Amino acid sequence: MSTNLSTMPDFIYDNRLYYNPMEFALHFIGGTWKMPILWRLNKKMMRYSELKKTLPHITHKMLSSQLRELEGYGLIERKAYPVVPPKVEYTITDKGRDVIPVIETISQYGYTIMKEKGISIEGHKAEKVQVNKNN
Amino acid sequence: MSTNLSTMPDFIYDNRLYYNPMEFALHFIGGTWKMPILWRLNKKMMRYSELKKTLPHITHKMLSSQLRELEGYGLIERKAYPVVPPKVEYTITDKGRDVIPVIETISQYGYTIMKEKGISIEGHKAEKVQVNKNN
DNA sequence: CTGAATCCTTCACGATACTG
DNA sequence: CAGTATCGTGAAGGATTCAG
Repeated sequence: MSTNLSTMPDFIYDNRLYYNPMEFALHFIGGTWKMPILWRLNKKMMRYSELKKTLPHITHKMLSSQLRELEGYGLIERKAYPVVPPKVEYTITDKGRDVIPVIETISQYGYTIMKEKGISIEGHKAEKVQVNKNN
Repeated sequence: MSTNLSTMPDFIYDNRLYYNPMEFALHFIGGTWKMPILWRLNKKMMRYSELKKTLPHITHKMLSSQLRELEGYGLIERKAYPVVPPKVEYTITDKGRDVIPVIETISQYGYTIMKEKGISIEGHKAEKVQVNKNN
């Protein structure tokens, strides 16, 4: 990449000022929930309730709003079946798949510093691990 | 990596609950300023005022507090010279260099979606570019 | 030149209740 | 089952002032 971040001009998109591409990227995929959602949809199409189940801590409101935003950005697709009770399926799009490398890189770094700080995730037993700060 | 994000247990570090490695990583390098600062210090050691100059929009308070946090995480080092007026130099550490791949990946994705949305950065002339939403 | 402290605004996110 | 609306809270970040 030849563009130099140090001399990067600001730019305005949709009435909001950005200082650099990183900030711009994180506007679309940042926050607590967007990447975890994309990660799951990258594995398979999922229904609303299914997503809710695999994101134990997300609230109803957040899941709903985050899905709506991701759909607006063209990162996921929503297919609603006109049945009762309602059935809605979410899938990742090609544009959505572009963020998978970002997720993988950040996750990997996350694992790195977790190891540094002595946080271990033993297999898949979903225990809550308590770790103290000292590093 | 064999660990499955879908079944990842929560963990607590320094009295704060995290749901996954991504969230953990972004606790240390997230926010508006930490990655831009690390990116600059990766190129060369810089003084406080120098950093301030190349980060046109950061406020005095933010630069100060972000430097202190990064130092606390061991991502940068602070060398103060007992002269008057004060002279302080900041350098990136080996731990700090670990986040460079993250910065590069996110930046690259940022450039990708900027292009998608028709935002062009022509060379290094620091003009403010105005772009409307329609994509 | 470098840095700390105070006050204030904005916004992400959670809790809860209501709907077809 | 899927979704919206309202209200409240905390944290991030900006403006400003004081200081060695």
